[in-house]
Amino acid sequence: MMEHDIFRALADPTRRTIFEKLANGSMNASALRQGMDISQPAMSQHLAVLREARLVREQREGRFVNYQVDPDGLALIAEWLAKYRAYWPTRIDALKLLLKDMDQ
Amino acid sequence: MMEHDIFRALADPTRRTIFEKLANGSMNASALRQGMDISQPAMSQHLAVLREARLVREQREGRFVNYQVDPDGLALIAEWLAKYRAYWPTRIDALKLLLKDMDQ
DNA sequence: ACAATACATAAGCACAAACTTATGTGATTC
DNA sequence: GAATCACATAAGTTTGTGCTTATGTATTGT
Repeated sequence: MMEHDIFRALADPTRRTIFEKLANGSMNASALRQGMDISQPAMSQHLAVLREARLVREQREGRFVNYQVDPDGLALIAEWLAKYRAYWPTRIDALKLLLKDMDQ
Repeated sequence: MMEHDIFRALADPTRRTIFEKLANGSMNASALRQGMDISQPAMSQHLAVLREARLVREQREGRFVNYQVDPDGLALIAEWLAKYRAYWPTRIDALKLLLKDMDQ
């Protein structure tokens, strides 16, 4: 399932780090490895998992492959979260953050 | 880490089902097992993981333990999601859902 | 055409996670 | 107070996940 792929992908701390890096700007696989102490195949495998979860998109550019955040994955998380909106109001601070960000 | 516990907890389909059940009304562990083909210890272990992730709260009631959704966990997901708001606008439908739910 | 670069894929191993059976604990009932 | 019920915990087994080394596949440069 789609939803399953997303949560499974984000369950790994290394993949969350990769995703966060890409959120700060698109990069190719080699650039992502900088300062991460991770092998080339491991990075490639992580990116494949993130791709399958639609959290990340690839774009061939010559012999490089540029990676960027795929909004589809995030939207699916937002949808999942929306299902439980009934339980949100009790924690106001985080919700204010969300509302503030969306009102613009 | 806190964030890690949450994503790890939600990575398991059985735990997501349990969480979803609890979102439709608090229940004790035995009631949760109904129609789930899961052993008593397995259920207990899943609930422990959800508890550690602050996705679920327990409340002793005699010899029963009533479980309910803990908003804290959801709030943490919302905070995580908010960090990537820059990538939301491209998928409008899901955002409209969120906004509609929150405007009331 | 050949070498080098950037990345993907395959196969195997090590560890973690989810299950099992067995047993423990606390509360209720008789 | 003994039995029962609801649940937690322990220990062991199996399955899954992430790594490694090795190799494959495009693309570029000479």
